[in-house]
Amino acid sequence: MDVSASNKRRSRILGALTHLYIQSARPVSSQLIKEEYSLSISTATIRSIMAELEDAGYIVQTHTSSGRVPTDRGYRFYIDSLMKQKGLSFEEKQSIKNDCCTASELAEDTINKVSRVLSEVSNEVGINLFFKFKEDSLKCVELINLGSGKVLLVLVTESGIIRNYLIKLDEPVETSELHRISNFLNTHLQGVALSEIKQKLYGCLERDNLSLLYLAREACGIFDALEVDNIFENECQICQEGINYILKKPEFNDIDKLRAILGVLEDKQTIEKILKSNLRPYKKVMVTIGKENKLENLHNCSLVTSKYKIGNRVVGVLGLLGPTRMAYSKLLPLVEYMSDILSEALSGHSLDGRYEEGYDEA
Amino acid sequence: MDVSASNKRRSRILGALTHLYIQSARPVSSQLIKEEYSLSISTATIRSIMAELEDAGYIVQTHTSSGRVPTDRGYRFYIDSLMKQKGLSFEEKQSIKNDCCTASELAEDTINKVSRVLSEVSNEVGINLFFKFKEDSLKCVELINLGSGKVLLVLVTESGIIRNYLIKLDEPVETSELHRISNFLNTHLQGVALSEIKQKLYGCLERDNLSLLYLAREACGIFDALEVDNIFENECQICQEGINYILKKPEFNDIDKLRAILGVLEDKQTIEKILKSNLRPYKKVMVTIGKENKLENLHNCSLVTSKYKIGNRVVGVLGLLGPTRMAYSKLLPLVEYMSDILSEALSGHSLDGRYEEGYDEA
DNA sequence: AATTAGCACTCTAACCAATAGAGTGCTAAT
DNA sequence: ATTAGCACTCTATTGGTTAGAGTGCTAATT
Repeated sequence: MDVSASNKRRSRILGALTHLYIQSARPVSSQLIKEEYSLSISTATIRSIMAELEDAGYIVQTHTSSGRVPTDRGYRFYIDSLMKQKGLSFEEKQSIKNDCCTASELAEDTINKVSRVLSEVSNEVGINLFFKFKEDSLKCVELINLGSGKVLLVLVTESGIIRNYLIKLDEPVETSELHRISNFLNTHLQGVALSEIKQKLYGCLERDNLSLLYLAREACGIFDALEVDNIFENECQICQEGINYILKKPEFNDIDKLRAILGVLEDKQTIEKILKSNLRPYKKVMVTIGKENKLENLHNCSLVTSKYKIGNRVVGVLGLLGPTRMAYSKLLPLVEYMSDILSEALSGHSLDGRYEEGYDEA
Repeated sequence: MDVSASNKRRSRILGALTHLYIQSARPVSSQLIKEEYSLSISTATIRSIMAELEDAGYIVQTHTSSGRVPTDRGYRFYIDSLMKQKGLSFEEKQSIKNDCCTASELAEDTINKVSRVLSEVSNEVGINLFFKFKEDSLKCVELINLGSGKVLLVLVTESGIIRNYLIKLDEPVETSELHRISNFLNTHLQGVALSEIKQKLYGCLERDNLSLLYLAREACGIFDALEVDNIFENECQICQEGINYILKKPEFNDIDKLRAILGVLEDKQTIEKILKSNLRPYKKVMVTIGKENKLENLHNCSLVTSKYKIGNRVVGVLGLLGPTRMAYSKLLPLVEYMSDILSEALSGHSLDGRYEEGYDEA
């Protein structure tokens, strides 16, 4: 829609209509637009504009003589060109931040907490995909002897993600032996990217002096057993909160539509896929409307996502999933803010303290 | 219902009716009972027996001239006195066990996996409450120096539950210092019940020789900061799997009933409460039918639970939540079997190896 | 005394018709 | 270009009708 003089009024009508429909969930009539927006033009004029908008594919009628409802295309134009984002007030931000910061210090818990708060504040379903180890590097490793050949490998990354692995050996080991291996691993692997640990380790095996050779072998064996590359490439955490909000939306009174969306939400793999596809593009905040979603089950839904980071590495996406009739003007800024909160919090968790300043209020 | 000669036939009719209703989800007519069970009595006789059963409160009509449906009381009698449990075949058991054992070695993951398998096999919603630290005792403790005054406390229990806590100190500490504290803690606390750690620690503080006093102080500080008793009393893990199965049940075509149950499932606290109340009673497997549930939102639902153990300590309950019309005869043995699997698996995880024998197929 | 055949009765579910009301599109006048 | 006015369309609700499923009751049968 180009923005000529006469199109300005069309835009105004489309904006009003979209806004009213988002509020009321019912087809919008020319009458209602006139009343709510105190327009000085008549309903007949509004109707003829609506007819134009319909021809252009921005709105449709649910039946021949009904009011109009925005199409996906209508929402798209509304979001990209018409809508004014309604940012959060200082108080709201403060309150959200407080709610989020009651979480423990562990990254995993923070992720969960932020997802829940996002869902509660928005009254939509909150979803979140976090790549725990994406491009992270090793901070330190510790081997703890549990007896009977069982060893606990504790692994801490630079970003403060902690992971435990239980290793079963064929024979019991000496604690002192484990300490030596720990030391060896820490000396050689500190700061190494997780994806390169194995390579580096094999490097040591060739290069280093003989007295440590057996240690390196042990270590390689341990990391081999963990299939380290694979885990670090793929391990992610998925949250999904607020199904109850969906139940209250009038669009999901239709049980088939309800089944469609709940079917998606029940399947973590699908959620992972969807969010993953929003991880790559250069844009931080993304909106996918109705049929823009590849998944047919989401053709009645919209997705608003925003990426978050640790330091300057994108490590996840969070967002909201709901009916296409979504309060975009509020929710876009909200989702973005929540991703910022999470970036802050996670970077704050960073154990090297780089991003520590300014989080005293926690 | 006493089991006199004439009541035997009443029982048979009630059993048949219940079974048929569970299968078909539709009110059962005298005709259907006669056909399906090839009874030699006439439909008129069956009807008069049904009238008696209705007087006694075991079945009801949905309307004046409809077939009958079991009441909660009817189900109760069916389960307690009529139904024959249909145990799993050897192949089914084997297949389930295989599915469950693909989980990692960590207890938390096993809990999740078993819940998911239970839900998939039953086509009902699986729920699970696991008290991680119930009456557990300490296996070992390790303090890992992360620099900048940050210390990672890794805590391993006798049952193999592993927990990480991040501690922030005001000032950096020496690694050697942490090792001394670790050693001190391990020496004094190994095998001590988690709930008694604090007490024991304060004991040491008074009794021990002066040279270690400052260590004990440090340790107390650390455990104080963790509010150890509280965490260990209450920390539990809740799973909930299979909402999609509920969507397919005809009883939940009624959107209000659907909302009622989904509302419950969305709220982890409520699930915790419900399952917790099934943790105490002496019975292992429990069935709660319809209005027997305290929660009004579950008045159309039944809950089948079974407790599981680590060694001989009850540590959790798992079960199924679905419509009162549930395939009890299959699901009771299934739920019990899954709790046994979980007990086995968790006891297998037990790091002292007491229950290790016989799990080679994992 | 228990069982059963037969039949009247009741309720549901599906279908149709009628109506009020909301909202439109079109046309002719401004 | 705008608008008043009006005919038209579609929905949603109501009431009526009918077929069918299933019962309860009664009188006959074993």
